[in-house]
Amino acid sequence: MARQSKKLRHEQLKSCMECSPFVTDEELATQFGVSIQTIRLDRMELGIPELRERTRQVAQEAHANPKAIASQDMTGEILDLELGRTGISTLLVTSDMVFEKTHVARGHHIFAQANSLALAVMDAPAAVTGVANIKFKIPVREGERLVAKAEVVRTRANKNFIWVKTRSGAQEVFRAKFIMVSLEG
Amino acid sequence: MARQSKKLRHEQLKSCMECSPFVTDEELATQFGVSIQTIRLDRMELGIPELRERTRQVAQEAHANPKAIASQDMTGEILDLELGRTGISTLLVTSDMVFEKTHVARGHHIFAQANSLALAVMDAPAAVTGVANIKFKIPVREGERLVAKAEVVRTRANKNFIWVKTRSGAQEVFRAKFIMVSLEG
DNA sequence: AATTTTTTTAGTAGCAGATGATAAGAGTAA
DNA sequence: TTACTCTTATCATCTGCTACTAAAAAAATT
Repeated sequence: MARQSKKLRHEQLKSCMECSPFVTDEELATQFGVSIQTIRLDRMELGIPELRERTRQVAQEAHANPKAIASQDMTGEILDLELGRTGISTLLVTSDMVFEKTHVARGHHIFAQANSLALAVMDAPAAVTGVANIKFKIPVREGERLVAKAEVVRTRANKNFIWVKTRSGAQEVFRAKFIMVSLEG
Repeated sequence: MARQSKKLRHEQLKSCMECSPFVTDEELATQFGVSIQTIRLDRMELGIPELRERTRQVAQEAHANPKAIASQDMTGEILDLELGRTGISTLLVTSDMVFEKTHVARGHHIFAQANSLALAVMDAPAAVTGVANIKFKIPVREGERLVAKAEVVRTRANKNFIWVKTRSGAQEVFRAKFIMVSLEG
């Protein structure tokens, strides 16, 4: 009985921490009908830090990247890069990138990954996107990991023609043709 | 001397709290070259809560609306909308939308405004972007207010052909042609 | 049933980062 | 000098813990 109820309590404790991390040991104790010491032991076993530390972590994180995705210069993570030639980046589609109703990814995130990869590939200190032809082939959903491949197909004066193809698994979900213009001095 | 330096300290204290709220009274004391008690008095006078309370507030807020701006289904603010025909939205280019180095707006924000307006204009419960042809005509900078106008130019089966033109003042900075596909049932 | 093991409870000492109150110096201005 | 503001010092107290020891209670094993 105790064993089962302990496991159960641990499960509940973990999920409880995720949704409402601002609870004292005392409150948890009364909530679960056990003593404070038991809660402390549980936290030890599960590696859950104390209330103040939990709060601090949430606050720190929120403070570190106040606008989440929006404020980074790069969307996605670059895996491979050959300046002026090719590049590969990945992006995990998280819950904040999808429409609430349909759980389909908002197009601009996929665009952002491709566009920022194209920018990274360009061998120029500063650049802007001039023209893009893009095609969303298949709707992308939460949890999918997107892999974008960029390839510079032509370079002319300060213009770069770049192709980006984005896959989710084996499926091609998106492709884009960019003309990027480098800004010099 | 004391009076001036007190006012000054109060000013600095307030601005200090805004940018880095995770500082103890002790750290503040050494930083300002005064005693802890003075810092406490200052906080009292200025109505600044203690470290733990400050941290809690930041965490609470972050927890209440987890992804703020990034998770909204709409980018920009709709001023006018005629379903299935036209729509207008505005977007103020803020510091978190621009590249750190150049202060030029990242393309996907402009795209996002246009794309979400195009979605809004469509007279369909759910839709995805199929194809887009887009052109960034002039780089946009921080502080500019963008006005996007969308127009449905053709409707065929479950496809909508939508033009979006974005201006900053009198200048056209961006235009896009979208083919949106409505998802039914 | 007796024994071993696991789980839970209790209690003490101590810490960080405060509050609140009270008293005492320091600086300046009339 | 006196009056005044500003600053510092000191002490008791609080919350929500950690770290540790000890023991009671429950469950599992023999």
